[in-house]
Amino acid sequence: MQKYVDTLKRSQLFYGVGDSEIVAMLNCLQAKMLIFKKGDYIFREGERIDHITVLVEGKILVQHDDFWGNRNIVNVIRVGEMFGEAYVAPESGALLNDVIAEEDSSVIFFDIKRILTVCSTACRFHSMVVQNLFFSISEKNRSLVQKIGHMSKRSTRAKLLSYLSDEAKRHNSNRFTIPFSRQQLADFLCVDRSAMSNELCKMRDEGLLKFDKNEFILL
Amino acid sequence: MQKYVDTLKRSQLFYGVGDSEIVAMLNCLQAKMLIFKKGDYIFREGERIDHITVLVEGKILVQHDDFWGNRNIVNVIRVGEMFGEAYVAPESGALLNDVIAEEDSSVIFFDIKRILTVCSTACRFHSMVVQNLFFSISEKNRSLVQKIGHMSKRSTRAKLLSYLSDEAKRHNSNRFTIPFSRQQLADFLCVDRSAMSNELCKMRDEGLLKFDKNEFILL
DNA sequence: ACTCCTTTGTTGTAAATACAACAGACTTGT
DNA sequence: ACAAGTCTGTTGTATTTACAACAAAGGAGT
Repeated sequence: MQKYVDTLKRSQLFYGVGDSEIVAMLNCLQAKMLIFKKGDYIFREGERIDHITVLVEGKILVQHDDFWGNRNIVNVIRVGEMFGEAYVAPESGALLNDVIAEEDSSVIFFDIKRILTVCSTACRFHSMVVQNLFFSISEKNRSLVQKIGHMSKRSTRAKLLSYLSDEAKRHNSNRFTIPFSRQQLADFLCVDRSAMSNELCKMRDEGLLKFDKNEFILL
Repeated sequence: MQKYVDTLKRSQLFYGVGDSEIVAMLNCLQAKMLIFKKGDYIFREGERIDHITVLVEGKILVQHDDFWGNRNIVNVIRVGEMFGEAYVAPESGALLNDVIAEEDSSVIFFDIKRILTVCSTACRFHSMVVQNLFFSISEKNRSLVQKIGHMSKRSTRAKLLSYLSDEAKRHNSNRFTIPFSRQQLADFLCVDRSAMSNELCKMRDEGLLKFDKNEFILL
């Protein structure tokens, strides 16, 4: 776990906390690391959890498959981001989605009780971590609202434009790489892959954008 | 503001805090109440805020209109619930939606700095309020994920069934009242009102459900 | 270099949806 | 009680989407 202290320092949860404090807190919070292979389930829909997690290596998808076989990719978790904050409240109920390793991934687990309870020993940065937890979940909240904004558009083209222009804004550049394959992007925007592919190519032919694999340039 | 102490006691933010403590904290946190008429904007998209709000009377809609005139109702805020938690973090950026009074409403505003800063005087319940803030935003997070679950369904009928069965589960009853008019429900599920109305009546004729105004019974 | 497998683009068709237009029921205010 | 306005249900049509099936391109492993 020691090798990931640098990653943790740049994570949402430990933002503003120094190296030595992080090492101390890993102990104080009794953190545990687990390694998952691509395709492994980290959590399953319906599970109840009492740990929050920080991804220190790999990529994770939060997704849901209905019984018609349609997949809905709810969120992507990247290195330094968290998962589980929304499901550790006393009355939160069971997970609404599956959480799956999209690449080989390393995940650190923290017992929520230990984070919310002020520890008796001297963890100076404990309250900062609690505040970071709040800011982190509020950021996730906003990203869900943005996703809803994309999905709310009526046509496939409008959904694509909404998503792509948002990504451009997020990267402060009209040139950016998306974290999705075509099928995954379709599952994220909840549209048909072939129709989306078709629409993307039409938009390219009309000179609205260029793309190569997962790299897009808006014009 | 005093007349709403009972309401605040049952609110997300002050859950577990006693009457006298609430009165003390209204002072300590320098809370301010504003009254809005039906149709008034409480916040506008693009605004930056540093207060969280608790609704003590009325009903509020969080919504977004795009330039094709399509309205997307992102969330409903009912008495006792909050708005703004997701936008008071230092780097949160501007509001992504409009916040509008759907009925005449009374709203109490709290400066986020005063909530996150432990006060020098004796507010014993201050840390409980911070924890409530975290639980409250995590609940909102889950309700957004549920809404995404409804919207992700491909057909209007599947969207309706997803939403209605969720409401039934939430009310622990197959008979319940929804907080939306038909147009609002369509805006919430992001479908065409007439197509949705049509689908609802088909489902009624097939014996799947009954409804009268906003009251639904699933069969 | 070869095969196997995955991903992406392409096309046609059937099905679903958005849109417009309207009628009837219900509200609200005078 | 009346008029004006809103909400809901209904229908037809044009548009859009989902689905299936396939071809081409790219990658992984032998």
